[in-house]
Amino acid sequence: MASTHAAAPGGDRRRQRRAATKAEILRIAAELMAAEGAGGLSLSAIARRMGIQPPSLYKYFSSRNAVYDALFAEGQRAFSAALREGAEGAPPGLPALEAGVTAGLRWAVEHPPLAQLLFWRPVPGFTPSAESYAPALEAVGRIADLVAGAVHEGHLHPDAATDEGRELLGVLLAGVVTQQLANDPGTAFAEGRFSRHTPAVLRAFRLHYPPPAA
Amino acid sequence: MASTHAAAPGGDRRRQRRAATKAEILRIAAELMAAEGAGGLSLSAIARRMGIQPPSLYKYFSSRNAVYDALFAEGQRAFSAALREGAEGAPPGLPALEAGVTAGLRWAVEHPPLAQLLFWRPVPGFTPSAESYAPALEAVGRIADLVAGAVHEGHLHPDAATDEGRELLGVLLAGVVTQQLANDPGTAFAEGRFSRHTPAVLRAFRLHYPPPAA
DNA sequence: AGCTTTAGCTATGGCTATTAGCCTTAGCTG
DNA sequence: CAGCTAAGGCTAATAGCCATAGCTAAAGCT
Repeated sequence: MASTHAAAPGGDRRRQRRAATKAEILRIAAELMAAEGAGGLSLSAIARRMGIQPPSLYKYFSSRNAVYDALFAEGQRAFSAALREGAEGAPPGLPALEAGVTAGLRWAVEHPPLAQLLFWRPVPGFTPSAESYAPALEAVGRIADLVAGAVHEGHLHPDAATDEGRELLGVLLAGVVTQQLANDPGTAFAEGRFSRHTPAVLRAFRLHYPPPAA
Repeated sequence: MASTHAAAPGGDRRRQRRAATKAEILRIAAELMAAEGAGGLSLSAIARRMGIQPPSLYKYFSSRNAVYDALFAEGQRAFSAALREGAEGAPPGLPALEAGVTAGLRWAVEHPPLAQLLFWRPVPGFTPSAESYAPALEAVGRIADLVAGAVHEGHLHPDAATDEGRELLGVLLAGVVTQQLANDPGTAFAEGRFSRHTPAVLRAFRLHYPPPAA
């Protein structure tokens, strides 16, 4: 038994419990957003679900926007992870780019409330904090790296690795997510009226930046 | 003088005044949305601006969502008109398609709050009514016609006029609007970090559906 | 065992949308 | 032109929201 508390310097039990509660709040928040839309999050509703009074939530998050901020950060991390994991399983170059991007899109379609938070500006008073935005830059950098990799492998024209190329790819990704979430929500990635065209979208990008004549 | 009321059967003056007030409400609503984001519309704020009490607004709109609905309808009509007017000035076929689409995108970027209402789902409890949605279908049909025209002129592969082609084009348009409004708002269409790539986006679509070898 | 911190509570304030009901007057109609 | 109708404003009130202040009990660290 003594072994169970071996690695804890100060305030371990409390810290753990606190982290668990925060996680529960975010989990419920995401559920409510799924039902009401990203902008429809209500602290009162979260509290009701948890069986506590609304002001008690302020022990964990300093405001409603702080909850949004935490969700934004979580979403960015998950999106970035999806990109990475998708790309890892594929050969370097274009396959890695396409696998990563596809995995990212799949994640977005499967997590509508978080994706709305990342891709849209659905909450009036809320803009992500600098810390929460950091993973967003990481995701952007990751995509840039994948594009650069495809160019390096000779799979895409070098222009793909310019601002134009990266921004164009961003437009394509945002387009798939936006159309799918706004006009055909609740459908799985593979069947989604828009997300199912992900391969066609990638093909368009490829055709726009064909590899230099070998 | 008699001529001024000639063509009015019943309640003309009142009807006119009422219409003007409704229009003023919508105009102010759009202004407020521009400042706060589409989801941040407040009837109280509208009333304050007009110098009346909030409940008085209910004489003109039955609810906050009814205001959104009217704005949605107005936006769809304006977007559809932009498409039409853009296409009219260009030769039929691909030029008309690209001119129409470009004009539509320009309109969207220049009218952020209405565009958000059309392309995203930024308001929790609101879904457009059937009547307000009708012009949306008209806009979709208009784009479909333009695509069909370009195919008919031999400027695009017939596959462009399939569901995939139309949906792909929708993805591209939504992508430009989404990225521009979410990540570089307030910049003009020509300079927008994403909207300036509209020609590249259209080129990608063209390359994806090259005309049959003549 | 004692003390500190945590995590809950209630009460309160100020905002919101919405409903009900009143009242004045603009302006239509006989 | 006189009278009536209804349009368009108002106040009051309900129910919900976020947020702050301050209290209390117990959890758990030392």
